Amino acid sequence: MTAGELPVARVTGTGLPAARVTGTGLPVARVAVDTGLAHLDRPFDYAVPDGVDAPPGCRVRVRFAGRLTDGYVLERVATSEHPRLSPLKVVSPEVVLTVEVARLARSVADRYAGSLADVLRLAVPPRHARTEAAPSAAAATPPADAAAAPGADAAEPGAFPPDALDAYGGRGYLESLAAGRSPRAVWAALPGSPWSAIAVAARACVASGRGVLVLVPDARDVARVLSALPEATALQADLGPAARYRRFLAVSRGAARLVVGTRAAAFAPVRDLGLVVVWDDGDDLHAEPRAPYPHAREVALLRSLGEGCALLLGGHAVTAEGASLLASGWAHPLVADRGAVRAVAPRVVATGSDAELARDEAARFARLPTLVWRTAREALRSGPVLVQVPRRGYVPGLACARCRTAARCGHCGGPLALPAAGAVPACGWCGRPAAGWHCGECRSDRLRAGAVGERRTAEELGRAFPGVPVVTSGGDAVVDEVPATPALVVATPGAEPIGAYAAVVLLDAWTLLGRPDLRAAEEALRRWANAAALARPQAPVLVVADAGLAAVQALVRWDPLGHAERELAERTALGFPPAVRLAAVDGEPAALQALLGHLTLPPAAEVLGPVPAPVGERLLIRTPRSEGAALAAALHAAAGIRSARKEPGAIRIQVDPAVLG
DNA sequence: ACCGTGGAGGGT
DNA sequence: CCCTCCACGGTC
Repeated sequence: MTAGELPVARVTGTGLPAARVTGTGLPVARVAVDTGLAHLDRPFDYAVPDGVDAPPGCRVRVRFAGRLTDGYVLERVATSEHPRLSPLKVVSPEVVLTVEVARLARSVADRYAGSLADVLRLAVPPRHARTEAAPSAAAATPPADAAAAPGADAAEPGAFPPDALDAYGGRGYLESLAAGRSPRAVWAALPGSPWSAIAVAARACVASGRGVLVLVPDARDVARVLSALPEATALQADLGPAARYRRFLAVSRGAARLVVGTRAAAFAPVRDLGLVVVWDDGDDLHAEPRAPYPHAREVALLRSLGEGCALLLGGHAVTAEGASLLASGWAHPLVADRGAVRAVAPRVVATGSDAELARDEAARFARLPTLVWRTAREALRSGPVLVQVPRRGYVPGLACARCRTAARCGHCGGPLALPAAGAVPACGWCGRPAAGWHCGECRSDRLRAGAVGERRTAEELGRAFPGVPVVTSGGDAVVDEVPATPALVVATPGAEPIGAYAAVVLLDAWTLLGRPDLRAAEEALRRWANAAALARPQAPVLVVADAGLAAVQALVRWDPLGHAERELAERTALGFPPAVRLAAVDGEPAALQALLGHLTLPPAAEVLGPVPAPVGERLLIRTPRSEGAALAAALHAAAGIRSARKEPGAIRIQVDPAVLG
């Protein structure tokens, strides 16, 4: 069996005795051993001692190359090719790795040029023995009963709540889910809360007797889904070991079949999974930072393919990846018509081409164009005003007062910043005070604010609107919700409190658009759209940016799908994902050269670089998508040769990396 | 990390 | 001709 293979899934729920279905009585266990070595990424056979309960999916300890190593039983078989098998020890007969998740993990590893063991570390939480032994969560909570779930009556065709997905032509989607089919859609959500529509889709699927998985970027969104869908079980990373394992067991034991969570929950062993919802797939929190760096959207896609479940990929913005799924016809669009958009979208106005700002005295000294000022004053009569500021802190970036070059720390080269009002300028990285600073370009010793953060903005606004309460939300002080009363709410992207805003102001747009990343425009629009979505219908939204920019126009017209299609066309022309498959390989030059030497690339592959990387250098390898699997297999095989030969130096392989530098 | 294998080299 | 040591590759 090669690395790419896994035992064929056995049909469960057949009514056959467990031993027939799982092979529990067979003497040989095929084990996924956590060796950490790329060339050993395949199952190994072990003997199951007589009378030992070692069902597929349980944790085991096995002797591997002389040491005790962790692993999972993948399947039980009658015989082994291998002449002498060592016996395995069962850690616990609890099944924590279902056949479906084992196959999913294998396909994620194959997609991302990684090892099964690496993916399993992401997929299965650490064991907590007391929790496992405790009276079963499964016994305490009866299995989710579709008929008892609130909103289950929505499964009757034509009986969905009127506001569900009708604005998007989504009635057919819901009926299809409720009827047990598996439709796939990309949903361009209108402004306003998306959670009730997600809840309706989830319940439609539950009504068909299947499980549901809802994936959101962070714990705040988990809480918001839970308030719309209180019968769901939450799985987020910040739970702590015992709670995390308890809920995981509730899912794996089939007690919880409606799951909401953050990216690691993409692997949750939901029984008979019918639907995966991914909300705001452009948020980089969906990208796993540990090897092999899978993205929750891609895991969801692989699940949809492997388990035949439905997919709902939604957001106020649409990614180029979403547009690509539509372009290929693999998913259907759930998009509102222009009439519905006009009814609920805010009135977005771009203010602040460079020429406009140059003429505007108010903008020059206070960073606020006159129109922003007037709009905020007007809106504050009827409710809160949201001000989005891309940078955290007080003054996170100082610059030379004469030539505007960014000021750098003399010690470590980090950016000089003002940590608070009246504070001494100091390095934002090493914290050393910037005593005796002078500009490296022009020798001036005077500093000015380069980038302004949310706290300084709050201070400026507080002075500009005396008597109006100012709320700041960002960094580690995030406010969840604000009342509908007048207030200035200054927030960094992603930290905006929920609220019914009378106006939304998007400041310093240049900061987002100027980032040296191919996804900068898509990401800027996503952040603006998420803030603008909190505005009341037809409330003013001001974006301080040049109206000629495509991302700004897309916001003004509230046309996220159009922008995503344009992004996709651009990436296709430039040869970047999702139009192609792209691998980034980072490492020291010698290690990269060695890897290249072992690499047998598919025919149409193209090697770019090396270019400088955070660590050493970076090679980019590009193939058509049709050769994506071959590219990943080639990279994994080359990494295997390196690990087998114990070649020195570390390399990092990222397939379709989240950041396209 | 450990262990088995096999080739080289030097001793019987 | 045999024994030992070390390097290398596989690891069930």
